[in-house]
Amino acid sequence: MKPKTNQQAAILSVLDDLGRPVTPKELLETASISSPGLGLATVYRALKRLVDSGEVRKIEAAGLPPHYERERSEHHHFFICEGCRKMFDLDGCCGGLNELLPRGFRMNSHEVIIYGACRDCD
Amino acid sequence: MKPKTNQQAAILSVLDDLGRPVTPKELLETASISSPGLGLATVYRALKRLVDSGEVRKIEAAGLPPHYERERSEHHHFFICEGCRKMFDLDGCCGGLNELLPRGFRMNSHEVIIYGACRDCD
DNA sequence: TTGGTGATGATAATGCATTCTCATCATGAA
DNA sequence: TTCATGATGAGAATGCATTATCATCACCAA
Repeated sequence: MKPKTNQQAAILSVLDDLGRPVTPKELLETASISSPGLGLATVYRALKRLVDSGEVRKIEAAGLPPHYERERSEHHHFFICEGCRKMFDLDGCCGGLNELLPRGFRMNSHEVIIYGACRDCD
Repeated sequence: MKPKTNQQAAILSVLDDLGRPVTPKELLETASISSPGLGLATVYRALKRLVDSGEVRKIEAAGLPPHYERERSEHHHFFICEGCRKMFDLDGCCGGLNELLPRGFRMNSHEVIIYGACRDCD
């Protein structure tokens, strides 16, 4: 879905440029550089549009406010730096999840989050 | 830490009996059976005590309100039923997490959540 | 019994992410 | 240019989990 306004374009562009999940507030601050006066409500409205159309994904992790990132085709997981509280993408997946399921339980999807220190904070 | 009142004992007992992570509301409803008139504030106060003393753990997962369960010695993860929205413990862990880490990143801990249907909902 | 101390229950208050309201602004059709 | 439609920005309103407030209650020591 094409962005309809400069604001929407700025928001989408920041999501692409940062290349990691970001908070609406972070999105507002960064997109405000190229779109001065941008409002938080507009960020949320744009995110809603993008999530509804499948272009953006909302990620919720314990202890952090919700983050949003461009939807990716490749299955992946997340890393949360306990220093700077930033969230990063991790490529690939872990194995052996099916063995964890009790009898009679069916798996639809799964989420893996690794906590630690990123390169800059280590 | 020993429970100081009947209410605290009832709350702890429900955490033991249900044997899975529960919400404060669920805790209130169930503990109210053996402790009529129990208030939500008391549930939160008891949970705070128990979390601070390391006897209870708070679990936050995407799309669900926070859950609480007795702390266990064994490393384990969680299953969330998309039918009844209940949370279950999964014994064991998955492998290959270290391979997911980018260079320069250090892992402190991790969390795995499997979504699907439980025995009753499948 | 009588206090005193801490726990309880009801409810108000808080903090937060998110959505709503509404006046204003931008854009494209007539 | 004029109008209609939809998008925006500021801030109020909402929903929710959680915490604070405060009057009352339970229990133990003097």
